[in-house]
Amino acid sequence: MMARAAKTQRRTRIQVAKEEVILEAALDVFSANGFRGATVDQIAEAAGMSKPNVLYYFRSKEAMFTALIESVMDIWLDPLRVFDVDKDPEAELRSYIRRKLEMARDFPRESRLFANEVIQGAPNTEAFLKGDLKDLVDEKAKVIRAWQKAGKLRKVDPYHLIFSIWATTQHYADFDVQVRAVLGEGLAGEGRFEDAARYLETLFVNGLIVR
Amino acid sequence: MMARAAKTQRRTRIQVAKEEVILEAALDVFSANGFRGATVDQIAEAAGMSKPNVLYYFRSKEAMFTALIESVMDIWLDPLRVFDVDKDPEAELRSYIRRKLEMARDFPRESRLFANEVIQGAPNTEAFLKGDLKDLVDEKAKVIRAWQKAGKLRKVDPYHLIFSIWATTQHYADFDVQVRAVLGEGLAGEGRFEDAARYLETLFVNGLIVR
DNA sequence: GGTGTTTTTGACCGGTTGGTAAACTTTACA
DNA sequence: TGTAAAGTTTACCAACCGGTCAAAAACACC
Repeated sequence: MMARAAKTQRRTRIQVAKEEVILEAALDVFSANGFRGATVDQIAEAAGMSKPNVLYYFRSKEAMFTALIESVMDIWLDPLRVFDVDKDPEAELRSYIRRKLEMARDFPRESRLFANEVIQGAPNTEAFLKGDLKDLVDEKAKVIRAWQKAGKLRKVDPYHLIFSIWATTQHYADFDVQVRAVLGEGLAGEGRFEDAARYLETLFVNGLIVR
Repeated sequence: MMARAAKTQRRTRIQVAKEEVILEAALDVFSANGFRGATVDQIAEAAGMSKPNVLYYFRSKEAMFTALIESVMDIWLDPLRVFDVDKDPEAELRSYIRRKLEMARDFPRESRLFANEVIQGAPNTEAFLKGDLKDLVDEKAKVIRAWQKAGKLRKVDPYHLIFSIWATTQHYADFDVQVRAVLGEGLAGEGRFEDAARYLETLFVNGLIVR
């Protein structure tokens, strides 16, 4: 008996597969309704199984949410990690913006899950924000300062610089409904990400790079 | 008997006062937990009265939410209305950024209420987004195009320009917890709004204004 | 102070929700 | 093929939630 998630090792193929199906369904439901708004029944239906079956693989609704948030936090940090002082700031800026926009396009549910969590006070994420995230941002702020010392970048606050890239790129995932509504049926096609990339690169390169 | 909200006119002083107290409490609770996450009991407790008493002034939980969203949408449009083609684009840009940042600082709950709503697909706000909001943005996009024709502004997509100002400024209300966590205890004091204003003005003016 | 109206509340209701118990079915493997 | 473990389901529960009701309390006006 008992193979659940509790047993840290040795997961059968069925476990691995079903857990993935459940998390996929849970991502759908949580990102669209928030933690409180999501029900285990909805997740079960989206996963194509019964509620007790879902709860056989995850102890509780919260366990699903925690598992999702943890995997999202990892993805979230990824693009920032590659920021490199040895490279050219203009190229780095452009590629960071592109990567973040691609993530907004390809993983909007993950972005919204995280946004929901942070807006509601980050009850499950505080440690991550003050820990890993802050550490990485502190580190990258030093990279930015090095570029500024070298005269390659305008002397602006590195933290707010990073915030502004997060904000502008994630906007296209989190506020997608608003973006579509304002652009209208015609312009809201997939081209909007290409337009956004072009605009944001212009804004940030002209706004920050010293030539 | 029966003086409720249904009776469109003639509201007593008590009604006006209590409705305000309730909406104030509801704003607290909704903005922190989303519609689904908020309970009427929580709102009642925050308002210092019993649940049936709250429901005496507002027919339903949804009625409170609708009332709030409507008043927020009005506030939301305000700063954009003043965008004026006759004025200097640099000054207009700076003052729009400042106003939006002041709103993020002074009305963060309103911003989060709206963000919650839009992230979750804007179930109660679609008409507003596709109607009043789109119309106003279309109009202001023309102003931006006029500045561009006059050679005062770099030729970038006006819609994405507006999105980027919304995103960067509202970020300080919606993602406040994250901003504070990353800036750390020392730097996260009220000065962060002043720093943000300085940074964003630099970014947008250098990024967009043709000199 | 009496009386009709407005406001407030405790008790309650039907529906939903997260989670459990226990029995049944399928799978892994000797 | 037998059997023990893993997986699945039906039935169920206690807590919670939005909302109602009727009666009590507070109030306005004479």
